[in-house]
Amino acid sequence: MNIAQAAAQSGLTADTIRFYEKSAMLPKLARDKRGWRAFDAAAIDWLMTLERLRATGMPLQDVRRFAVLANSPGSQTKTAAGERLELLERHQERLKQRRSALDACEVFLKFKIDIYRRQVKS
Amino acid sequence: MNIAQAAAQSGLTADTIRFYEKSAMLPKLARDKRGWRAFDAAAIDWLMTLERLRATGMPLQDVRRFAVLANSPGSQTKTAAGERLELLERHQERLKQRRSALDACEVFLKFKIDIYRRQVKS
DNA sequence: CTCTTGACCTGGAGTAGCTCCAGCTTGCTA
DNA sequence: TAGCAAGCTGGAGCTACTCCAGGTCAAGAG
Repeated sequence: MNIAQAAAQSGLTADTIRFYEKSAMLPKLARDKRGWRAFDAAAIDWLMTLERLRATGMPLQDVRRFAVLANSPGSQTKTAAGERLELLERHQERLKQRRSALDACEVFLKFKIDIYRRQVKS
Repeated sequence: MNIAQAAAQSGLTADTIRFYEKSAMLPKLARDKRGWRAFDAAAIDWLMTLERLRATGMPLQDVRRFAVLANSPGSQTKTAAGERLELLERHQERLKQRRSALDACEVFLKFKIDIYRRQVKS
């Protein structure tokens, strides 16, 4: 699978994927005879994980740490699992805050949109 | 009210408020005898609006346009109200997408956290 | 009445996280 | 065997802040 397909599958752009590779957030990617990146199912899965974490605001630094923990020897030890757990729990907290920001904004928007609709119609 | 209090009230930082002023996103602020920015209730209210829009991902460009429409003569005309309505409706759509990104990530996190918890405990 | 303090000021450099682009390579098709 | 499409790299550019140095000034301490 080439980078365009990987992008389509993961929801990231090709540029972002290249940037993530440079930033040590992807496991070593295979290359085909042309020198193009070759993505297998596991790579796509990982990209989708990154997309979910980033789309919901996990800082790159944390994502990178998570990546290093997941793609290194010793990733199966309890300490590694413990640290990954911590990163994800911290992110869960972030989601909670984001959700309440969305809620607050939604109330605000409904209120304002109602006002403007009336102004436009009258 | 000084900038520190305005920051505390709005949830923005003093630096961000100064940056927003430079970027033409605030109505003209009064200054006290020392040359410090003086925030009245309306200014605080406006900052809170900006915070809500930005925290939920409205691009600065849109926020700026919204600000210009709100703080110019002619802000009460139907065309101005129509354009503001459009900006807010577009943002409402953005919220919807953000919410589903949060939902998807939450499912993912619950799943992964469960796995890691078991690994750490065993 | 001077001195110190602390909160603010400005202009500008630095950072995060992409995004775009120029110029190059390569397998495939005609 | 020439042309095209899709990818490659290194590097510049962009958005939205964030941090900092060096300066001003009202007010309280002494």
